[in-house]
Amino acid sequence: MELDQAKLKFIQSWGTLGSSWGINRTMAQIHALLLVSTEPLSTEDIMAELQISRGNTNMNVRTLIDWGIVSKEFKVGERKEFFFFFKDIWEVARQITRERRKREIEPLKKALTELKSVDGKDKESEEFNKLINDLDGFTNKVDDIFEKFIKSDEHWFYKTLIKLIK
Amino acid sequence: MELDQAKLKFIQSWGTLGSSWGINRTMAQIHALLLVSTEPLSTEDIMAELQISRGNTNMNVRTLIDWGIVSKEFKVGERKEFFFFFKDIWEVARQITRERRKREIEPLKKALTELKSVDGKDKESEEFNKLINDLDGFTNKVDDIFEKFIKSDEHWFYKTLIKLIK
DNA sequence: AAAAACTTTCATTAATTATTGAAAGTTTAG
DNA sequence: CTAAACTTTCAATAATTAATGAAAGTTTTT
Repeated sequence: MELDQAKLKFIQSWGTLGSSWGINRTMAQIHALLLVSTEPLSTEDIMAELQISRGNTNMNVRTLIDWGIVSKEFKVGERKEFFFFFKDIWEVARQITRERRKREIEPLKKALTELKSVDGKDKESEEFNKLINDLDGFTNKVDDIFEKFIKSDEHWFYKTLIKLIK
Repeated sequence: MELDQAKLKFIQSWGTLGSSWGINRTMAQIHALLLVSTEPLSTEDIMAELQISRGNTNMNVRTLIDWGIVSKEFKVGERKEFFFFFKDIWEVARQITRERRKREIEPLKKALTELKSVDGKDKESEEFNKLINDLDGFTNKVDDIFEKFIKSDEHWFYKTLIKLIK
């Protein structure tokens, strides 16, 4: 396959996948574009490559920066900002995990905490309490894994994985 | 907090969370309703409780059944189907993982495989190949974990978690 | 201080996704 | 066989979410 063709296809696929990951298509495409670009890109570059508006580009790039997986850079003699993506895939995975944890796990923990200890000694209340407790325990375990991963360095995680998988 | 109030709040929260998990709100609410209900519910019950249409109820219940986390049951003397949720939270987590893997990981693996080995010996092609390779390796590792988890019994996973966390 | 070179915002519009409900399809009972 | 009791489908509509682009806001240069 040709390089340019492959790049396009990658951007395309990543965008589609983004949707099923609950990330909007454009954001995922910008992300992919930066991933496959050797050089940092300007807003204009991104607009041109992906055929999207300035506002859209700006918003999504900002979000990627907020997520901590894209950075800006200034070139000497130019006023524009240029954007690039960290190429260390493990670092990126950690950042994404951090974001997903924030969006997915934290609100759940919060909700469960509020729902703990329904008073009432009848059977039904107890069943409900058990359910909430189970969920809470489970959630905390998953959360612990995520936290470990976020705080890990690649080395640690890699070793643990090996242990896990074999 | 009162039991009924707590149940409502739980359904509410679960629904909201569903969205950020890429699961539609109604589906998550039905799911939550079945979770907190002691008795199996009929389509009519669900419609009444959540104030949603028959078609909507039917579609989402079917999806939950397809996901393997809700089952139907028949009551003697009644023609209606009744639905209930497995209360074993680990089993449910496994099922959900299985679904998310199908939706999130498999298409990614497929896309990466197609993109492997761009020919061309120049620097840029090589960089691209490295990127795809890194992503592929990472994806496979994550996928392995998921698979292990799906195939695991609670006991195995619990032990591994303990190992991981401490 | 004003113009130039950018970046950001936001009301409007477009695209996508979810919901409804009536009609069609199925299954069971008499 | 056919009426009754349900379940499923699907075209129409509503609700939600994303994208546009012109206008407003910033920062830098002269």
